[in-house]
Amino acid sequence: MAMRKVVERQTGVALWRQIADRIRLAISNGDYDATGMVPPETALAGEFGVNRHTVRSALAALAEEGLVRAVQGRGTIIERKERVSYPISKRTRFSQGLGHQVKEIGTRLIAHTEVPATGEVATALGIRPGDPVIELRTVSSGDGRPLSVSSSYYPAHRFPRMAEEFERLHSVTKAFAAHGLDDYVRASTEIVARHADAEELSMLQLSPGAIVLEAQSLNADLNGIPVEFSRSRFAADRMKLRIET
Amino acid sequence: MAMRKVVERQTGVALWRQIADRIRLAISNGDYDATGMVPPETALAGEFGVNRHTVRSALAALAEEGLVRAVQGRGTIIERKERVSYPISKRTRFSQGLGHQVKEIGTRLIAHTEVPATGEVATALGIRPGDPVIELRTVSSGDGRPLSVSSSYYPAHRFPRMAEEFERLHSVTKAFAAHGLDDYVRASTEIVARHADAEELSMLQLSPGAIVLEAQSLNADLNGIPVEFSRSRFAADRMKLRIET
DNA sequence: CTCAAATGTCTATTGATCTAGACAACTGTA
DNA sequence: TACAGTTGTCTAGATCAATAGACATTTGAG
Repeated sequence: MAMRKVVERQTGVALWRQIADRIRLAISNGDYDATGMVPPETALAGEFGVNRHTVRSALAALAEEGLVRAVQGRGTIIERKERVSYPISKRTRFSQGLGHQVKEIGTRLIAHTEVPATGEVATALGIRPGDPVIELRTVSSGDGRPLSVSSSYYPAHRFPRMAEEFERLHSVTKAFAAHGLDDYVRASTEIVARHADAEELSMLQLSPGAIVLEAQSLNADLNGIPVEFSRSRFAADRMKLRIET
Repeated sequence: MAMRKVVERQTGVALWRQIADRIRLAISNGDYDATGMVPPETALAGEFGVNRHTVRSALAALAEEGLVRAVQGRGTIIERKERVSYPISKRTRFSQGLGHQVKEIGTRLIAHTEVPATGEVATALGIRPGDPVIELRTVSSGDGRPLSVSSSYYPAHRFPRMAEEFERLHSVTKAFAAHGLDDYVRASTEIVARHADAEELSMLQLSPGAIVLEAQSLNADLNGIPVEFSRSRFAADRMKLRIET
């Protein structure tokens, strides 16, 4: 007998969205691997104790994400299930580690500005608020789907040509090298999870209500002097973070 | 001029809940530290481009969580702001590191069983599927609020008295010591974020639509032999994870 | 071909969410 | 005391979410 799976009402989260989340989780857990298909709409409606139309709304949302594809007469086919694993270690470089998981990786610079450091950035980089920093905003994608958006901050007095070098070399590591910094390590990372805001929704091509994993990390040179502070926001349903100690 | 903060409609997540999430985030970011109060309801309604009643629903939800308290005639006072920071490093022990952030920590054993290892657990622990493992399920709280639920798995042949020793000593480290294991280190951790399921909602006292951070971690002895595999789920709006490399 | 099983589409109705406006009640300051 | 600024409460209407039922369309198996 199928156990009745509880969904809650009047909580500000529509039933179809709660059900979409549950089905997405079941897919990534491999619950439907035997058939490669989601159970029929009527069966799901029974399990969750809701109308079939409500289940259809949930499946439509998952189809929109590209996770499933409904075929009339047959059923709803699972198109994709795993999350890409992103490594976090003392020497994380973005393009490494993803290599074997996605065929084609791209990091695109979408904006660069020189701005006065805000309190948070200044504290992290160990400079005074208002000191100039260079901000790079990038979007990274794997196989054509956006995986993360990042804002990175560099002390402008030490790395004045950061934006130009990054644009030319397409690599933070090489842009550092062009300024005479040959090595750097990750000093700390803090991770929180929250709902995506409107900008993140559009840049990561997420549907509203989606979750982002935000990692704030600080890189330092071998003397412990901070060289980069970055806030990366990952599409939580496409990525997992792997901590390597 | 206050920038218009966008919230999205027809997304399955009620506006009041999106706004509650945004205000919660602003509080934990310290955006309102100057006054210790949330901006007036009319100001928030303007910022988010919604009716004042919608903002009131959001604030009512935050008041229900104990995060703010409305006082007629004065405003809405912030009662509590920080997320507890949970350290992840080579030698993380739960009760350490939280020490100064919360006054009183409790870890409660809610169930223990000996079960055959499932594929995932067996792979992680380097044993055969079906080999006996001891599963401990615990809930940890800080200052009376649940922070995480965990399921931990130990090879039963090596640590046969894990449940009893943990119950007696209230510490995994000491229970390991009682089996003759004096030191162990964290080998790897994987982090994902997703919506909480029904069980997590009730055990962590979350409202539906809430987010959990799930960390799967593997601890090994000094020879690199796995001794513990655990899945911890943290209430994302109360915690951040801090990676120490 | 026939039929069962599955998804696709339509209409109608109910309850929850959001907007709009008005006014009451309370607080701190001038 | 008077007043500006704030939260509390009420009513009414518009829009969205969910239910209910009926029937069409497509697929695969017998």
